[in-house]
Amino acid sequence: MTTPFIAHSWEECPAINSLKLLSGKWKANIFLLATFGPVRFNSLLRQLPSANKQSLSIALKEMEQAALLERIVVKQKPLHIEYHLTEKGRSVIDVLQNLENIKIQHLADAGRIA
Amino acid sequence: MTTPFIAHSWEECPAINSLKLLSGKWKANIFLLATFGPVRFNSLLRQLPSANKQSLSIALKEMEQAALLERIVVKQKPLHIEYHLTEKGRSVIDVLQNLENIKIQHLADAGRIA
DNA sequence: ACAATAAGTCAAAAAAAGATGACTACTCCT
DNA sequence: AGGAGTAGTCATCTTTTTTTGACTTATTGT
Repeated sequence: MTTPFIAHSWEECPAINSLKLLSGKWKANIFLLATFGPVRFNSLLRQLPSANKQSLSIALKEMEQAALLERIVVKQKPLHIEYHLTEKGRSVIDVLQNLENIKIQHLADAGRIA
Repeated sequence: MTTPFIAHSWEECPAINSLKLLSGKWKANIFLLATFGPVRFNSLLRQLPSANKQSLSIALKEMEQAALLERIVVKQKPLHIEYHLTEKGRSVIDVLQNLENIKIQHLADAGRIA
């Protein structure tokens, strides 16, 4: 028997909790940019023109607490802070990619039928 | 080269769109209950005591439009409507299960370190 | 000393999502 | 004809999320 997706006959399945890893308007974008290398606060702000400090700050903090990103203080010339993807973060991105693939796959299927 | 998770150097990655398949407070629960067989509107309301008609109605409609559920009118004695999981719906549930597994896996890792 | 950049915080306003309760339409049973 | 069950819709209110803009702290460059 496979791992149960949730405990049955009962409200509030574990998946709801897992989804918090991806919740909010900016996490997917932060993941995206982080796949190209460590990201920084002000740099994110510039790369996501319609995002705001507050929301990014909260998203980064949540992702750090969920161990998806690691916050690293780089003691160097200008002294800055980098957020690095963790292994767990990479796994979550894979999940995101799978979701994306399902969408694409089933678009193709629909096309074949029509 | 692997399928790019998003188009780079640019805001609003495709993943954000895919996440809409899972967005909202009740979809994960609907998925859950649907794995045990077709679900019905009033039955869901009873099984999810803190959910409300409006939200369930919207969630079901979105899931139907995304082809995750199929709405079937059962012409029989009491005449009712069933929502059946589609293949695509099952794939999305697998993704949810993967996310859940990542969480569990990394909880275990953290435990091993501590 | 002054201006600039990095990395934020905070309170308040606006927008989006969710909840409530009343109401509709159809069928079945008596 | 009246009552109950199924499957909803609709307008409104409340709660949660996001945005805005002003302010903070520390370091570097001139």
